[in-house]
Amino acid sequence: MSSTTNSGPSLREIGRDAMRARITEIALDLFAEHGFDQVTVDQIAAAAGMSGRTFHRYFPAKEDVVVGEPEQWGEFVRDAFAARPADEPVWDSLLASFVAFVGLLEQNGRVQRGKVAMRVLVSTTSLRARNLEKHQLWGRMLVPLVAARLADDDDTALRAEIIVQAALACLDVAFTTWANVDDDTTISELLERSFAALRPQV
Amino acid sequence: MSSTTNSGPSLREIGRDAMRARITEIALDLFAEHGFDQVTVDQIAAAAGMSGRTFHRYFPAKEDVVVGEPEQWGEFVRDAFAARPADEPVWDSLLASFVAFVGLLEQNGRVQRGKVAMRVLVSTTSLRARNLEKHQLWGRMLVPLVAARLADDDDTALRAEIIVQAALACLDVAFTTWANVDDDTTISELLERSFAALRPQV
DNA sequence: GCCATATCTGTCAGTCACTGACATGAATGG
DNA sequence: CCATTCATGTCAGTGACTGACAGATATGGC
Repeated sequence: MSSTTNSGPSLREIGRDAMRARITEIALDLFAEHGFDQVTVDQIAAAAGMSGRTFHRYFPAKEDVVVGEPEQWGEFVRDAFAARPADEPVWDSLLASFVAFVGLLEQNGRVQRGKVAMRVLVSTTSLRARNLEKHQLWGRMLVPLVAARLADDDDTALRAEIIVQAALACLDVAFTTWANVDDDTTISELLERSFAALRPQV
Repeated sequence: MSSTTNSGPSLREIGRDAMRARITEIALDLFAEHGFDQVTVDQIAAAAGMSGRTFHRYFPAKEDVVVGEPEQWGEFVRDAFAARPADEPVWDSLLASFVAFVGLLEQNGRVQRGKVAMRVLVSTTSLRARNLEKHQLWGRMLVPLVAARLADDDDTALRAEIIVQAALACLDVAFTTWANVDDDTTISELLERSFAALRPQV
């Protein structure tokens, strides 16, 4: 294992990620054309030249092809929030964290395909549901940090929960609106306008 | 069909509702004891003295036993909102509508069992997801009414969406908190405190 | 080059949620 | 008493997933 360099992701990790990306690309095309529910896992697998069983070795659930890996990005958002100055209003910190997250997506060139993915996502009930689970996960990761920033009155826990959920709702609305619009409006711009609708209080 | 009185729900509707209630009761006990995922539809059906096929004639999906019928209650909330005075701040109108909804639940005596249901709900991923779909449905029903109440600037649509989503997040947090607490705190009280956390702006 | 090991993959069988089609039996209405 | 309607059971089938097994492939040490 000391052949090239022992840094970061192993050789196999890279191959695995490449395979996941390939499957995602193929599956997304099928979903966009026929609809998520009309495409079976076996069809995706066949189009990718593998068995259905192997598909499930890369994606535990069919939905995960569209939703991605919430854990990984959730950690990024959490870290981005933690890196914000402690005296900044939490609402601004949350906005900044989400904007950084969106920037990461754009940097990865996922935006083009992301819009296709988002359109599939918002038009399919089971996908919306799975995506909202992701929000819950992010919520659990963010609430403790937000609570630590709030004034310590008797309702800190509840207020932190509400603020995070409201922020996640803004994120969701921003992405959904962006997916449904044809012009070049930026996600970041929609995010800022969404946060502005609730800003004066936090 | 003109036998008794031709009013409201037909004879068969009543029987159907009773059957649904019976299944719900039995299923909830099983879920509370073994966990939602560990109980199969056939087990519920057997405990209720019917075949699995018949269970699905009363509940299209296993999750619906816990989540209930969002459509029906969504209409109630929408109507409650519509009945509010037009010059009341939307945030207060939304709170009042949700409080009325909670009152309806309490009146139906669903609260005792509702707490059991809620605890099952918040502890099961697939149920949380299905419940969040309900929120989306309610959102689609409320957004037009809220938008009509807002000042007509260029961001009305987005703002209405955000406000409704934020209100639904408050509802969710209130219910979740209520389910996880052992004392006698009222849902209405938690609802008011949740709304208060975001009030100053809407 | 050769062998031991780990990894990837396909196949097969099985579970579970859900659905359509058909048959039966009970209740309803004239 | 008969015809219709409705609830239900049975059966077969689909589709997402999972575990177990076996063959292929690759990797690392020698």
